[in-house]
Amino acid sequence: MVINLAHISDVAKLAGVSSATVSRVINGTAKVSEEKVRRVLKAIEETNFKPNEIARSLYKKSSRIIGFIVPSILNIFMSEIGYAIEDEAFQNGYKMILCNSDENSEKESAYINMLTSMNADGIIITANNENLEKEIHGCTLPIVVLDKDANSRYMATVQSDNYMGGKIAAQHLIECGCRNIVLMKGPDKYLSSRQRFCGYSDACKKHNIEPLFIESLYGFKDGIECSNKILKHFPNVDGIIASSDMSAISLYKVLTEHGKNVPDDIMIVGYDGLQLSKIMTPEITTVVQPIEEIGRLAARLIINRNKCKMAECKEYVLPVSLKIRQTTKLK
Amino acid sequence: MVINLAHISDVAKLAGVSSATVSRVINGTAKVSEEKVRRVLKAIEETNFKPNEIARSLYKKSSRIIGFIVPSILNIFMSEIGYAIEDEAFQNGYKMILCNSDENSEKESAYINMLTSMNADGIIITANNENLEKEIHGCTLPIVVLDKDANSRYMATVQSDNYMGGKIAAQHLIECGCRNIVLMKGPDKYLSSRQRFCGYSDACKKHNIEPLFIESLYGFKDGIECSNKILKHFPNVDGIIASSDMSAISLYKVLTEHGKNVPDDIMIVGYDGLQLSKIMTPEITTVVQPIEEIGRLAARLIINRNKCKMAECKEYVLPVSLKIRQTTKLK
DNA sequence: CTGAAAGCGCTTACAG
DNA sequence: CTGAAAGCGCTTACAG
Repeated sequence: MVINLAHISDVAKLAGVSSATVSRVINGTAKVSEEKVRRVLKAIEETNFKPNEIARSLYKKSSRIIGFIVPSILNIFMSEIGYAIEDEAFQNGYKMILCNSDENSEKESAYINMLTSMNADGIIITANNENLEKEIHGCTLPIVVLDKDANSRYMATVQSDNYMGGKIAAQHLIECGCRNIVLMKGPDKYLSSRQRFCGYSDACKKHNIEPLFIESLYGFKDGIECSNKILKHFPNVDGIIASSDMSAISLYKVLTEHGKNVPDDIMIVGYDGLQLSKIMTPEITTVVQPIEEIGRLAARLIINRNKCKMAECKEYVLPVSLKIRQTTKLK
Repeated sequence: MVINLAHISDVAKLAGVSSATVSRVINGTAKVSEEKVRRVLKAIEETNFKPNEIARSLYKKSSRIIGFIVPSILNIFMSEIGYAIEDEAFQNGYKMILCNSDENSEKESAYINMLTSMNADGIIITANNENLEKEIHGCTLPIVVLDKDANSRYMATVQSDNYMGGKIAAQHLIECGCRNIVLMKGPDKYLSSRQRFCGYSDACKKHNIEPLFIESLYGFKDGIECSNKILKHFPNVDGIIASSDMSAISLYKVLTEHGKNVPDDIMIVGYDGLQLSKIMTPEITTVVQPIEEIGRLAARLIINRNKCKMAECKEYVLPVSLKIRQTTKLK
């Protein structure tokens, strides 16, 4: 059992070279004679030397850390994104610090400062609050923002095609034969909500259907409230586009409690494409966001930030698709 | 917009004191005259100085990082634990690095090394693989293990009362009137599975009921397989204890597909008490683990590791409870 | 109470 | 190709 950790100087001594040479061998930053490489490698092996990442970070001003700031990791969509970030990070020798903001902008700021103090290499953030720009003010780290308008303070934004998502969801319900379609519309302050609404609205108009909606947040509880409102305000509803897969689950619960059959009486299209959506009974027809790609891309942007210099905020929009399952069917 | 980060020496210069004094003021590690405290505080404010955590870590050999190593963060049980760890960590000025092992012991080892290199303060780990002890060999960080037998290499183990969990689940089904109860039993190599089985078994014997079981892992897909096996091998089954809430969801899907009504034909008791369990339709009766407490306790053990010296591995067992909902009822 | 100095464990100009 | 030395930005014995 190894207790005393070896330092680079221990390796150097054992190999009969300087610490600089050991460092060069480890990092491949300069040519070292074959003979010395061999001796160094052997010494590393014998001493079980592991470079101290903190010391390296101090000099390099990079800790190979990516901060992922989310309102709540209990949101499954976020945890699937986090999964992708972690994997992409790990493959590149980076690690991810998971920062739960609880929708609290003080906590968000605290995390931004914390990550800055740690020489993190970048921040991936999804934030619902409007103060984000203020919080970011003065932050010197590259920031990749999910689901937001571009802003010169961000390095990039990543999102999926929300306009198309709203559109294909509506088209599908129309093709199934629905004529009274209601959208669970996210808050107007979110770019994604507005875009989905536009796509939904355009599809409806094309078929002379009046766009109907009730505003709702993305979580389960808000979904329950919104579902009740929909039934109250639109008694003839025959198709509903949920704001998320979670709210589709809320919707199903409320409809069932009201004795409605899904999909016979009312059809449901979820949104996100969580793994959960196909696990439910009935399995949820849903608009699939390329969750894994979103996470990987965001991580890659930070990891490769130096390779491609860019002055302005790049916007990335990834395609969505529709997965037809059991909550919709041809009438 | 602040671009150039201030260093402790900038603050010192501005306040007309030494860096040492600034450090003392920030950390409260020694008495400093009121007058100087005032000047330092003012200088910190003016320069917008934020201490570099990496430099501090290097000297202190602690980066206030807790590593949380899990098979998969897509497992909702794990993400709820992670949520609690993150919160407890944040409140104490620590951060959490989320490490997804993908059940891959090489990745696990890589993360253990990475955390060691980063002067992390401890590791919280849930691992299903039997190599854990080998991987940990030589790791000098305090390790808190979830759901495992105690071992002198660990600082502590934390788990909930699995024996009692199995017992109250069985008792409840018996009280509801079930007589052909099947346990979806986790793999024998897991301590938690064995304990739950004992509890289940004891409850059955007390009522002269034969303990029946099929082995299954905790995930959704394994749950589907296991559910099919149960129906095949035990056609008279009238009550099933799932290995997790996820597998209860699998179970419900399979039973529904076979035209069985829950709870009229077959009752289900889930396990874990995920938030998801009450969101499902029907809402799942389940054995509730104190998930938040498990996470917080594990984090606290690491954060306070110095305050209480201990030579041997402490075992913590937290109580479980039963939440009765819609998948069980009095016959 | 306070400062100069050493040290945390690496990396990299610099000089050879 | 290689080493001595400086430096990354803090903290803390040490001496006063």
